[in-house]
Amino acid sequence: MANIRDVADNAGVSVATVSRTLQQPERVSPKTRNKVMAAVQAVGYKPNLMAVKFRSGKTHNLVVLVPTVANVFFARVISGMQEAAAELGYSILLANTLGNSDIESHYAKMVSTSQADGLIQLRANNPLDVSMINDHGLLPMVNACEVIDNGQYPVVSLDNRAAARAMTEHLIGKGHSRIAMVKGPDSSPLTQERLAGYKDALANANIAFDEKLLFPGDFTLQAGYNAGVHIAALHNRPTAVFCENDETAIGAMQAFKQANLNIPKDISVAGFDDIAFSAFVDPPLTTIAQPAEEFGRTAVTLLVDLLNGKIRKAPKVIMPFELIVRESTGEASS
Amino acid sequence: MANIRDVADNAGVSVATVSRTLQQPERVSPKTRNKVMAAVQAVGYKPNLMAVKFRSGKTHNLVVLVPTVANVFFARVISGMQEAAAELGYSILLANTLGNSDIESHYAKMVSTSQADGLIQLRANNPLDVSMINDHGLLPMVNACEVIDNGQYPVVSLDNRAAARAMTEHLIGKGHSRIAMVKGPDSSPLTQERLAGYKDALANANIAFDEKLLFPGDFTLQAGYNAGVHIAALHNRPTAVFCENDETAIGAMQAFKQANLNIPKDISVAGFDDIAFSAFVDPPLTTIAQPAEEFGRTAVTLLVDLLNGKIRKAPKVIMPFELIVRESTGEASS
DNA sequence: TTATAAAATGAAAACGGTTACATATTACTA
DNA sequence: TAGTAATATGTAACCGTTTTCATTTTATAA
Repeated sequence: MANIRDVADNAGVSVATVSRTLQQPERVSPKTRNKVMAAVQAVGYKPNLMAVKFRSGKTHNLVVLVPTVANVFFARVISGMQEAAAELGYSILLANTLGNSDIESHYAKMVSTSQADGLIQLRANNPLDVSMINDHGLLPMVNACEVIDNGQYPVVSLDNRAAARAMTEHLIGKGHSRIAMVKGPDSSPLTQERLAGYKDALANANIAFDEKLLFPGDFTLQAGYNAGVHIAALHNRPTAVFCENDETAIGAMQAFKQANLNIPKDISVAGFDDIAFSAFVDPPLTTIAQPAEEFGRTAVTLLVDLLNGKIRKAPKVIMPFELIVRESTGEASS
Repeated sequence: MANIRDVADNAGVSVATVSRTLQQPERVSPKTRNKVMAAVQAVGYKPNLMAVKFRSGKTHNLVVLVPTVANVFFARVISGMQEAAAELGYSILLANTLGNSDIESHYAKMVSTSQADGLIQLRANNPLDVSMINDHGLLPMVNACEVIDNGQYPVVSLDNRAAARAMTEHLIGKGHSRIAMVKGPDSSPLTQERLAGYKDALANANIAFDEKLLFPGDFTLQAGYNAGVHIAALHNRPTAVFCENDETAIGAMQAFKQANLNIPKDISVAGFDDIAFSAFVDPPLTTIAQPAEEFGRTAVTLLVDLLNGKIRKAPKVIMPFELIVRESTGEASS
């Protein structure tokens, strides 16, 4: 593989000139520039980017920690990230952590071992131990979506509380008062916020909160199905179910159908995320849409600003949401 | 950030000894080993892996090109890859290409620019131009899933033809003779193979192939829905539809329901891939299961073998499939 | 035309490791 | 105990760039 010295020899200039031609063309005379470019072609030169990144100390790599890329919402966020990163000259190193802390720390360490400049995590828990802390006492990191907001790191998130409140109010507006909620994992701050929004709406409408209408979940189809089976069998069955994400809602719908409940006549079902499948289930799912791609774009932009020292205090960006009313929610039956 | 020289000073040894302690501990006396390890702790040393990889010429990174990580099947493949890579001491750099050839070549170039050792592509088209060809005239690459099999590169794939044939025979066995097929993009070899398998089964059962029963698609929910709308309105409606993937099948099911067709009484629907949603749609979808994680594991293993020169001729690994019969397919009505 | 400033280029020192080779130490054998 | 082999360590070159600093060339002004 040809290296920069081969180019220099071929062009009859010094390696420094070659480097400059490639990095800051304006600092080199047009004549030599042409010579060098021709030499690059002639010898088939590809800079060894490992050497470049090593020498310059800037990798222009960003590690993104995702619990699971299979989650359609995350996939959209990642698309947005990749777009923004490309524009800014960065590469995204995507880590599908599967919640495995070994994988997490393996990829997170890429920052402390100079393989990447910064880190974005699309999850709540901080996977980084103290030994990875950088010079400033903080890692160049941005939290997106699920957030532990200790004010240390920039975050980009949704107002989950307001969104959950909006959905709950939509259901209350349809005459529902016994509204079940299928939660996400209790450890997720996201779940806490959505639960709070749900309670806000109930309180505002003078509906007593009933602990028994809360069902555990973990954002999977199966968890939704399990909750649905429980709910369908309930003595005093709720007339609506608000699931903390669409997968859960779709799982629950399946259980209701198997119990011969009509949606939304017998029971209304609402989700959260507006994944592609939601418009194609029967009936189409009422849900909350998040600007997923914009999430990603914003997270990358924030991180790059952070790396360039353009950010003083850790900012918090709140993205807007949208209530998408489809046919899975209707007037309360009883 | 402390470097290897700081460690050497702190331990009172040479940098070579530090390097050896870290790379080949057995080549260093236990006494110095302890000294060095203590010094590493003391100064908080993290090797600059960019320097290591640059110097050693081995990055231990593998680039994986995926059309879209949002595809649930791909997501499973990726999980398998990550597992195998971790075991073998490699990192996966995941590139969500979205079919964008700029993104593709951006990440593919990581190999020719010494940022990664090898490449796995989960798609058909070869995104690499000649300028990226390496010393041996070939790139260290493995093709997985969708494959242009020109014998140059190792491939790991499914016997799509046999699988499609098996599914079609399942439908024929239920008494269907007018079986529609919703295809993937014609450019995909995968589509060609599945179509061939479908034809094989028809021919074997002496059913005439009818071009009019072929519908275009692109593996999306929307495409399936569109095809479904067409099929439902057909004068001489087929009694079964075989979709080339599950998303398409689920989209088609939605269209059939809106046309008040009962599945499977009025029309049977079959998919391909066995994504998680397939078990949770109404009715649960008959489909072909692929060992997705195993795909990924195998692809990584092959690539690492290739990198280590353990492979002479490009091998072709065919993974087994499984026909999953659920409730979306039944006896032919008419 | 000459003095001076500006622009272009080159020489060589980093960057942080690995590793071939030389040297010093230890262990073994006779 | 001397001689030799094996083991442990150090010295310094090297990987392919970037970048500082010195030097040369070109442009500008007087």
